[in-house]
Amino acid sequence: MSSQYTFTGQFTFSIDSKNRINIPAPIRKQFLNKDKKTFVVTRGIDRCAWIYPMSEWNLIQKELNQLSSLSKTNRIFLRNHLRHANILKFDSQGRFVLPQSLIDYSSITKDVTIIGVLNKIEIWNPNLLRKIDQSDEIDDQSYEQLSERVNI
Amino acid sequence: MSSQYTFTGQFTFSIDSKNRINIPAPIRKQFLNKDKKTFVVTRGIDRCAWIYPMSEWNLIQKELNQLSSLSKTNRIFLRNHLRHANILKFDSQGRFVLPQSLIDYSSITKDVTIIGVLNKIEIWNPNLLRKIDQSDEIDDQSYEQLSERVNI
DNA sequence: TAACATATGTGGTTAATAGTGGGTTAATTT
DNA sequence: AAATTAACCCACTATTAACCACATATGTTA
Repeated sequence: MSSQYTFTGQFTFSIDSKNRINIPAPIRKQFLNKDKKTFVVTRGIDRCAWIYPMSEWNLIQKELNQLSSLSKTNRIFLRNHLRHANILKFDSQGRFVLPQSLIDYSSITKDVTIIGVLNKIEIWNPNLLRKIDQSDEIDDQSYEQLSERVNI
Repeated sequence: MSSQYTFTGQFTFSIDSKNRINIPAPIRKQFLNKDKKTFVVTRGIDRCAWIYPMSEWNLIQKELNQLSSLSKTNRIFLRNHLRHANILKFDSQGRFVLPQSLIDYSSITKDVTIIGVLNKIEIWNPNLLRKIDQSDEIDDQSYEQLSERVNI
């Protein structure tokens, strides 16, 4: 089964003294009832935090279940991906508290940029995102490769 | 039948003078009634202790039953996996005492890091986990291979 | 356009929960 | 019988989550 979410947009909010972050209303509204405001925050592959609505995360878990822990690569991969995953809910105001470990990992201080990326939401330090934006240009060759798989 | 548990997250607690370890509340809450707070602690493949809820352990036993003891590898694997397995329960506060043999095996002294890894829970010496974290980086090639099997 | 109503982002307070320490009694073991 | 271990209970403190409050922004209606 494929993704039921298509998050888009960019928003810049602040994180408060209790490490709470507001989920932008346009994104919050997209959450399906079945997910009951529940989601998983975890490490992104870049220096940001990834948020998956619960049902999306369940799809990922199903795939991870296929991997046997007898293989070393699998063990490391599973460990490092799952141990940073936190199951959370947003409160009645639409906020959630970002775990300290992810604040550190993403170098977040006062402001955060929240962007929708299809089936997940990314939480960034605005400065880092800006920097990546400039340095991580996709070269033409990679675009060529992508074009064979994605029809935009 | 596949796993009914999907543990995640990382927690650092201390082991007390009676060798008791607290199971983190988010993990404890996931235990199904049918397991009646019962689980199996055994040696992990790495230098840590593995915890399986009772029903999960039963599934594993079923798989282990498939392995013929005519094979030497199987014999060794079965022996080492089963002889260190202890059936335990956590008390009304959600704690259990970690057997001395596993404390030694995992080099646990004062603090322990507890991480959820899908169908099992791992108990680590924080320093050892940190070390593994740095040395056991997954190389790009392995990521490529994984990408063919797991779609994140 | 002005007035009103609603929604949204942000801040703080209170009540519940979680982690930790220790003590007492019952059950095993030596 | 003594010693050790396990189960059970109580208690303190810090953290967390639920709750309330408010100002700004947004949208709607007169």
